[in-house]
Amino acid sequence: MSDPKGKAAGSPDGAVPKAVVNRLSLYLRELQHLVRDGRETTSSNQLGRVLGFTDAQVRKDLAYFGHFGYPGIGYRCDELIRAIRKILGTNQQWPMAMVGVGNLGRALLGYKGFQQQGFRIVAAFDSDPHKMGSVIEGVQVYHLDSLPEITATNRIRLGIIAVPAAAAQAAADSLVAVGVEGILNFAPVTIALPEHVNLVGVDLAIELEQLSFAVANRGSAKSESAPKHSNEMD
Amino acid sequence: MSDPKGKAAGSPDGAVPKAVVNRLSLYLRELQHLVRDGRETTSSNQLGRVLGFTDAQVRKDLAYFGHFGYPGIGYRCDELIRAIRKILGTNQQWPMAMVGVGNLGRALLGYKGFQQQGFRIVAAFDSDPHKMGSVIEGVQVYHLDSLPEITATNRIRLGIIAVPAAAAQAAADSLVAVGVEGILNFAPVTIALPEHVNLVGVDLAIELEQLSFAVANRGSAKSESAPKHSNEMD
DNA sequence: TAGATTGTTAATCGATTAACAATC
DNA sequence: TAGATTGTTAATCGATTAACAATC
Repeated sequence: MSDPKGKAAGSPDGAVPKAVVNRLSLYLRELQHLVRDGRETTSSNQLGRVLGFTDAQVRKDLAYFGHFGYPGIGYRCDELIRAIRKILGTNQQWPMAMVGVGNLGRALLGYKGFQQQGFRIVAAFDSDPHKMGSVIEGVQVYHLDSLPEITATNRIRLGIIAVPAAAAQAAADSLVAVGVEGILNFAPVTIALPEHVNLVGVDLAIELEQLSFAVANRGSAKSESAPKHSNEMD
Repeated sequence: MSDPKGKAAGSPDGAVPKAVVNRLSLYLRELQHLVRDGRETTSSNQLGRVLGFTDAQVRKDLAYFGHFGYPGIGYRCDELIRAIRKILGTNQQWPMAMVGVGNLGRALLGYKGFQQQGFRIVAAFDSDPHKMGSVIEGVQVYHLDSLPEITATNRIRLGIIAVPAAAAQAAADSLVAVGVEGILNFAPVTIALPEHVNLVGVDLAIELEQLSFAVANRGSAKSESAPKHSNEMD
């Protein structure tokens, strides 16, 4: 059921480029749409065409992790979804801590897309006394002092930073101190972390700058992947 | 003043890789922090060290666009900031339209980081009659029917999509129809656009998946750039 | 001058693509 | 069987890095 053809999933032989992992997420998202549309199988060609990649790239990406397809047939959507979720680690639930409950933080507390992929914000933290003790979008807001206790009892391994830039490094340090292993940072600032803690940064202004560059310099930017359409710039 | 050494900025000879433009934004952000800290000059070495790149990469990236440094000295922060802003197109104001005023849309309407870099959301659109006509974070919410008029009178060239996945393609089509040239899409779905319209996609669940992969497969992911720290994964 | 640092070239490294035997 | 599509290898392409003359 979980290993349809007896191949191991999620145990890459060597190092996996970040770009590959990112495309894996795109394949997963696309597969979930295909299933919702009633499709049973797909192919590297179809997947690539929709996302703007070559079929060879799709197959190569998947080959990092195992053999998931059937020659002559393609890929069974439900099987490939299960395999990719296992690889990405989203076949399990990830309880998370949110630091910073401003505009953006509140929006993220209510964002449905997280839960659908296995992520759940179980506690929020803020230094504003007015917010402490309140419940926002069903999530309790605590003082940062409670971080050690809450992370321990909830086995929290991932954190989100949505504080102002000036407070981001301190927030990261607090998360690291309680053993958090991965941080999604929305503050527009470079954060320094120990080697063993993973960081993904999302700077919304920077995303817009990529767009203004492309629009202001029409055609002088090298299209890195997608022909007509794309998502998540790679 | 704007061209300190008589070199052209923002006119790359050939095609510029997307990754280069992304790093340009990181350099800009770092330079702005340096200036705030009172630094007058910096070097490719310092810039690279903080961001986790080699000094050669920093110099090569900048060399796509001109000569901005002084041998033996380095880069004057204020000059380089001006040059990069010109390259990215953020030396001008970008009025924008926001489609979708849910949780995320509202948060983005109030996000200060946009304005600081020259982006301003001047109008929002939603299909919910309860929201139409209201003013959120100082931004008027209109019916989509008003899109052509509002984009024309405000010379809007960039749009943000923050609607549910199922409505995203239609929202994109509407923006394209009124001549928008660049779209920042937050809906977790692949969007198809004509060649000439630029797209940047931000899928928050996918960002978290990159993190869960790294945490669940500790050490088997190839660190693409930064050694100890980094941001905006490239 | 000596020291520092740029811009750029050539070498290296890594990622993408084309092609094809194996398979269903 | 013929047709389709995989997994994988080798070839191509592109991006990063090291090295260094030129410059301040």
